[in-house]
Amino acid sequence: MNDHVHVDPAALTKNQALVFSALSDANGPLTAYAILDELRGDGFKAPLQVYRALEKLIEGGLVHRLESLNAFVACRHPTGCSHQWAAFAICESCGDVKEFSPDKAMDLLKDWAENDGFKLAKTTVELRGQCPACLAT
Amino acid sequence: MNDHVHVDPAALTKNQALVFSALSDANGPLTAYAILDELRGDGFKAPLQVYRALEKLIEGGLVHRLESLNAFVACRHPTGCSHQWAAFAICESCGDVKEFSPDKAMDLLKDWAENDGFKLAKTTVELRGQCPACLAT
DNA sequence: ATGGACATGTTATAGTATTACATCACTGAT
DNA sequence: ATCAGTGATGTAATACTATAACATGTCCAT
Ligand SMILES: [Zn+2]
Ligand SMILES: [Zn+2]
Ligand SMILES: [Zn+2]
Ligand SMILES: [Zn+2]
Repeated sequence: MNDHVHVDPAALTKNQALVFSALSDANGPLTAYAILDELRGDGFKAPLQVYRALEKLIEGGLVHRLESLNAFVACRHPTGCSHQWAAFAICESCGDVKEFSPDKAMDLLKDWAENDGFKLAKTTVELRGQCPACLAT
Repeated sequence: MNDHVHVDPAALTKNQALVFSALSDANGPLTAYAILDELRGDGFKAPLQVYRALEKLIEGGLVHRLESLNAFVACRHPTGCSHQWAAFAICESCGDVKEFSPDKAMDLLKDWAENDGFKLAKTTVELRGQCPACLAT
């Protein structure tokens, strides 16, 4: 079920480590070009350097892509979580993103797929709305 | 709960009707630029004509945006479905897209949001994998 | 040392979406 | 009839996101 293996961060290549570090330092999602700008001081010059690193980081379960933002975020989960079943709540006011694992809802989606004969590889679940902090203001 | 109101297709403007017709005639999702190419014979010349029409059609609940494809699809549901809670199964082999309404799973996501104090406006739920037809080959 | 696998560098290009500004059509009030 | 307000449209330019193509480098196993 969990066929994404968490990669030992120590095993990352130089570019992968730089991109992961940029995402980890950010307090929210970054676009690929924002990452590029962060890393120009480290010698990055072309978007492909970022996209190639992101591809590996996503494969390794260290980073998620947020489809509805065209942006990327470092996984905050402990090693071993099931990345292809993660979900995100995205605040449309402040941009804050919270990752969570709606296991029950995912099980129901898996059930739907099974009943339909659809071989499920991964899901994209992104909630849009307003976070508690923004609602409180 | 259902704050998206289905628009009377007869009330569409000329451009909106053309875009909706292009999407309805297609047997799957189309990108904005694919729609533009479809409609050049009808006088369309710029992407903005497509994007503006899509915006209204999505507001009216006649069209869905598929975030993980950067593409758009006509809603096949009967009038009155809850568009902000629709889900899609996308075949990565043939590109087929099936819309469905996983009400139970959505209820669980709504519950999660409520417990977290997150004011949920809409969800993006997109399943990726292989459809029954492609699995059969 | 040689070949293979993989990471990287660099340039160019493709694909997606929005900004800015001008114009037009309709409606309602004067 | 004129005018103002609203919303739709036309057009050009630009911004943003992602990949193709090809050259080079690095490391390890043979
Ligand atoms: Zn995660
Ligand atoms: Zn917020
Ligand atoms: Zn629908
Ligand atoms: Zn298929």
